[in-house]
Amino acid sequence: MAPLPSGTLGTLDPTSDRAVFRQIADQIRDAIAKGRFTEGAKLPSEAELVEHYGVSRMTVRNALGVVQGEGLVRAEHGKGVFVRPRPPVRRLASDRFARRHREAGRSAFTVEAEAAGSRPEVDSLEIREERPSPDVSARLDGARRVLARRRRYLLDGRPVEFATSYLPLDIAQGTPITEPNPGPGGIYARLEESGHTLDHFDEEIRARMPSPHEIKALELAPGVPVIHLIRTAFDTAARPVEVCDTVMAADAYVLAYQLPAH
Amino acid sequence: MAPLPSGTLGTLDPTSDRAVFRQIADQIRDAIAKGRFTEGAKLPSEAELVEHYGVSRMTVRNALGVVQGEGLVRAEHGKGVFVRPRPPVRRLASDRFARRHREAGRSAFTVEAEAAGSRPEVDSLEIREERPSPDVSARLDGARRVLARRRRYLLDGRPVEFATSYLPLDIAQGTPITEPNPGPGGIYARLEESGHTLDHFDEEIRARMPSPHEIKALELAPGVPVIHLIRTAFDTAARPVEVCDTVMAADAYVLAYQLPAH
DNA sequence: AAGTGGTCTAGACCACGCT
DNA sequence: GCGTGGTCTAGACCACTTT
Repeated sequence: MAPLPSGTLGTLDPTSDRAVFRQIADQIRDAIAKGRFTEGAKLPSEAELVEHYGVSRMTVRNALGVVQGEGLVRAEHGKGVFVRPRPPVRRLASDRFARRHREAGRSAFTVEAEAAGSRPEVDSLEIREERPSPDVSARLDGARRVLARRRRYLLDGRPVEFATSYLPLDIAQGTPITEPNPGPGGIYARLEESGHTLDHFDEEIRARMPSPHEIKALELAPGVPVIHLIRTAFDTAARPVEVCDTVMAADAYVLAYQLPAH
Repeated sequence: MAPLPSGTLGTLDPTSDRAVFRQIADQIRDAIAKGRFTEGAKLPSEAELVEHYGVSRMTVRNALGVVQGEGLVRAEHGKGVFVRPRPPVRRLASDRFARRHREAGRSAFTVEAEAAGSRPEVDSLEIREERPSPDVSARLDGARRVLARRRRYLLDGRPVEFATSYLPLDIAQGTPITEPNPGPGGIYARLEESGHTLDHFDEEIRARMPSPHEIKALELAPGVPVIHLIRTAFDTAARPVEVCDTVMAADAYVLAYQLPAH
């Protein structure tokens, strides 16, 4: 086996208190940060690292597990370990729900993604009546029956977000909101047509590691957190008319907000 | 060694395609979700799990590594593996920079934390002049010299956030902003006194896994992401007068915003 | 001293991807 | 077929915590 190109990775310090697998992880992290391995580049194989450092394979795998958990590299079975490319980022602007952005027949997601040069897709996963969870019910002034609209958003074939909208049944019933395609301007346009002129939205943002289900649905790599956003829409009568629960792949999003200073 | 209390953990399915360590991780996750292990409770020791499942210790450790990486449990050397308690959460409201909240002599962080029944502390880490990074410079209209104020915030002794404010040197120089304690109402009050009445703030939010340095500074447990917030303050002349770069322990924060619907 | 997790070794067999 | 990573075993020694 050929030795590694000199200089890409260093040697171990046997006098250090730091565990060997952490030293190796440090060196891999450092080499990526310094650009000695570029985006998409293949790291030395486990066997090469075993030879280079003179340690057992489990120690090398332990080190790779660390940098993989940090989201720096991705292992591909049978191929190798590769430096993770940074995916394209979707920016959510603070005026994204402004009325002027409701274009005829096309969702905000579609318009914005195409403007950014991406190929958007939306899966309508499910539309049905439900009893809301206590949290959703509380946000909807104690509603006991809601319409739930579940959907998933993809950019260039990659799932980036899934969302569930909950609407009080008395508001949604008998409107196009119960249809998979609610028509031009989306459900917010339909809410305003049925007399619920929108006043403002409250958004709550959390970040955490994904559940196994979320990892699967968003095809998340190890080391990628999710952003959990809960939005409540209020009409001009201060009634909450929709709760939207959204889980986003954190590496695909930047959220932008504007706050008044008054 | 006594057998485990029956029913807390199940048995392996040898016909399953799912790897043994993943099956074990699934059962531990499930047991926590179902409340069979409550917050702070000690999981069975590695040796007990080895006996219960009839697998090697490395397989058990692999499984524990999975749930540890998800932030569900924390290992304490010499003591055991424990279900992680949920830390108290700090809620950042959308009106947190309103002028009326600038209390005499006390920072917004201090006021709010005490109201929530926590014990707040602020470390002033460093105040100095710097050449800004290209990103900070761009946000400050190309400023070439800035004052950097670095500080760290703790709640009940736990570090939850560290932040660096950058201000154009021509604005900060000769004001109390260069002092560790800038006085009542903080640097925003001082900016307004020196003629830069604040108009609005832009905030950008990202979430990602922490760097080793961030893990250390925030004493983060495995499986806890960080929220990275970059705020730019604008005065009424539309000049950017401050950039604040903040890294928060994601398990300690909920961010709240209000968006207009107009 | 006994029990716990932390690290490491030296193997083994398997599944996947490429040539 | 061969090289890759994925899983698993059966040990070993160490450091930390409690008794």
